Parts: sequence; structure tokens; C-alpha cells
Amino acid sequence: MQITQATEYAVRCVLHLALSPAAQVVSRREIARAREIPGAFLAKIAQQLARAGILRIHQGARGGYELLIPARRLTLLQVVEAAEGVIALNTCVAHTKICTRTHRCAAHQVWAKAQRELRATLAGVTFAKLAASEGAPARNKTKKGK
Amino acid sequence: MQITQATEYAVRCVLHLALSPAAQVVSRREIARAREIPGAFLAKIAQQLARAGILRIHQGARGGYELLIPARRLTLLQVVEAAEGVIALNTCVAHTKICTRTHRCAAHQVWAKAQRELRATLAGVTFAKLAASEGAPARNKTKKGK
DNA sequence: ACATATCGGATCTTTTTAGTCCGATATGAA
DNA sequence: TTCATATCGGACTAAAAAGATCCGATATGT
Repeated sequence: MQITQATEYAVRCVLHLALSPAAQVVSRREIARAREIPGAFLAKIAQQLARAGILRIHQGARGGYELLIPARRLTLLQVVEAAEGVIALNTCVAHTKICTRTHRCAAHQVWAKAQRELRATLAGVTFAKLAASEGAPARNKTKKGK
Repeated sequence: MQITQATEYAVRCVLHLALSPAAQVVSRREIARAREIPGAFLAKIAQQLARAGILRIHQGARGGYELLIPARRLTLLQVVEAAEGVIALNTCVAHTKICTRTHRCAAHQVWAKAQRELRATLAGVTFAKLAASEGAPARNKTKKGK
């Protein structure tokens, strides 16, 4: 019932990229150091993010990671599900396929609803927003209109 | 990011009790058989539910489990957290204590919000409700007014 | 060509999950 | 008051997932 450490790292990594000048390649080493992520582990996580189309990996000298999706468009949900797989609170709501218990599982609807809400919440937060709240140390409410 | 099997079993067990005549003791064996739960495992889970005050365990001949909280009052959240521990999407929102990252963790607020919503959703569903939807096989929408 | 830097698969360790086992204990009934 | 029944509850085990690390292969800027 918790996100994994890898997901937490993925979020930190993408946030770091979102805070860097757009379309810039940032080395794994730098991200790992700045965000306190084990370097070798970050490499693995980045691969998943790359497969999901969230970032591009540049190999070779002066290589590193480049954010492919603009922070305004990139949601927390996308990153979480890239790292974690699609969110599913219970195995019975995991595969959209019909599970044999479905019809007699009273709680099924509830898991499904909770799952929808959770995904909606995460989908409602972009990395631009996160970056803003990180950039401005957020005294009390550093929010503008919306 | 998923509930455990133990939690799923706990829900099934309590639901079974909620569907039995009130204040009745139902044997572990019966519940295990009816709800497809490994008997020995159910014993462990029941202990947690008992510690949480959700049910009483009767030892000895003709022993078994008895629901202590009326189904109308008992929510899914109570059972889930009895089996799973308090829901926390991220370790940083787990202990209400201050984590060193909190102030620089932009996502913190989001996890906290998602967690609140999830708990609210589960708290909004009573076992009376679940029992009703199980009792009435729910054709399409067997819902009354609300 | 070569230093730099990531790839990506294999491997390892630790923790969690899922479940079993069994001597101890409690209880209803003969 | 004994005995069959039934759970207790802690110790134990197996399997899976999580969290990393390692390393030969590969790509690239200079």
C-alpha cells in the first residue's frame, strides 16, 4: 500500500530535470548527487522512464538524461506508473479483464473507485506545479490565482 | 501500491460475519471454506482484527469469531488498517513526525492529499453497504435513491 | 583512438508477504 | 472430570518483491 523507493527516486529525478533549463542533458551523476539517489539504481529507473517516453538517455561522453515531455504536460501519474506499473489497489482490479470473483466480490466497486480517485489526484499534478513549489520554498501559500 | 492478500482475506472474513445473523459466533473453518481463505492464515488475520476490537474470538468447542462492531458502524477503512497498518502512500507521510526532506519534498503535499482521499473513500463504505450489495446480486443498478 | 558515461542483463541481499506447524489453552458435552 | 473440539499465538519456512550493485558492451565527444 505504499509507493516503492524506486518511484520516489523517479519523481525526484524528473523533478530535477524539470528544474533544469529545458531540453538540457543532465548527467546521471549530477542528478544522483543532488537528489540523493544511488547512482547505479538511478540508471535502472531511468531506463524505465525512457521506455515510457518520459526522458531520453544520451550515452557516451557528456551523456545523461533529457526530459522529453514539457513539465507543464507531464503529470505525477505518468511518472509513478512508469516506475511502478499501472496503479491497482487490488489484484482483482488490476487486469481490466473479468476476474472470476468480480461478480461476487462486494468490495470490488470500492477498490475501483478508490483507484480512480488516486489516479485522478496524481494526474492533476504536473511537474511544472511541483517545480514551482520547490523553486519557491513555499512560505505559506505561494499560490497565484490558480 | 497494492493491498496485501491478508487484507483481502480480512475483508472477506468480516463481510462473511456481517452477512450472518448478528452477534453470532461463526467457526473459522466455515468462514475459511466459504470465503476460500487458508484456515491457518485466517487464524492469524483474525487475531489482528481481534486486537483492533473488530471481532471477538471464542476459543474451545463451538468456538469461532463474532463481530463486535455492528456492520452499519464498521467501515472498510477500519478493517483495512487493522490488517495493513495505517495507510501511508509514501514513507515521508507515514510517521506524522517531521521527515528531514519534508520541507524540500515538493511531492509531499500530493502524497498527503491522495492519502487523505483514499482513507476518506474507504471510510465512506460500511460493511452494511457491502453486505447489501453482496446479498442483492446487483443486476445492473440495484441502487435505490443514493 | 581514448576517456567518459550510459546500457542492460545478471547477480546479490534484505525485507515483506504468505502461509504452515505445533504445543498450549479454553470450552461444551458426555 | 474427561475428552473431543477448536482457537491461541509464537516460531518457523518459502517465495516473491524491493533495493541495490556489478560488469562487459556500447555509444560519443574531443
